[in-house]
Amino acid sequence: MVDNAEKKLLVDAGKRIRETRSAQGLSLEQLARLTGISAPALSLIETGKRDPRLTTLKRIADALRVSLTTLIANGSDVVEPSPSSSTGGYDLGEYH
Amino acid sequence: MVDNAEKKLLVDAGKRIRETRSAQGLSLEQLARLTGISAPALSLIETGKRDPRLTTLKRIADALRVSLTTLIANGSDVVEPSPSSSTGGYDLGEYH
DNA sequence: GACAACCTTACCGTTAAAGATAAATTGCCT
DNA sequence: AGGCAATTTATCTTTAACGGTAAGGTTGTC
Repeated sequence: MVDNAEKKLLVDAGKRIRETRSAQGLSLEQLARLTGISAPALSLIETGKRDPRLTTLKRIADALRVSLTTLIANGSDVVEPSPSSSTGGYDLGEYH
Repeated sequence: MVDNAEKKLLVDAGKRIRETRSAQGLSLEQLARLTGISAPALSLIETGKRDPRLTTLKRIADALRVSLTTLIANGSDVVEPSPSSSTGGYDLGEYH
């Protein structure tokens, strides 16, 4: 399943999710309730052992109140800046 | 399958993929060869009828030589404020 | 009309994601 | 040490992604 580059993508995305979650003091159980995704499934995603679907990532991003791109952006990306919101860092609740 | 917001996410991502692909003059068959994803599967993804995995999106992004975030960054990354608390966080301090 | 190049849809088989549950594990306390 | 919360891992079931193939549906051009 999945080659090395893809593995790294999953591991990186998982790390970002975990960082975001723990920065908010949420447990897997709590995030599970917020997302409707089971805690074991979240654990697998955060440890890069599962290849989540797009809508699964979206539910996580929404629950953590970060953008989907925040969770999957790999440094090498120049995202065209959707104007007015740089998303350059942790967004602490500035929405327009 | 999938609620409305998620459906929109899939449709939007599909549109972006299709726009990018056709802007490069690629057919579904050609993109299928580049990505290793079958043309029928790509068709379903581009029309928002399938919920692709993260690594699937990555393969498409790579083949089209755009960033993953380009394909999924849209208006959907801003979640409504839901101003439930002054700290802006969930307060779930006391859970057992 | 017939043909061609796309794209879409439908079916089937394999594989994996995701829910549920339980068990094992780690870590963090007093 | 023990207990407790959090996380990981394992097993099972259901559902869906994905590839393959084949069949339909455009939209053209000759």
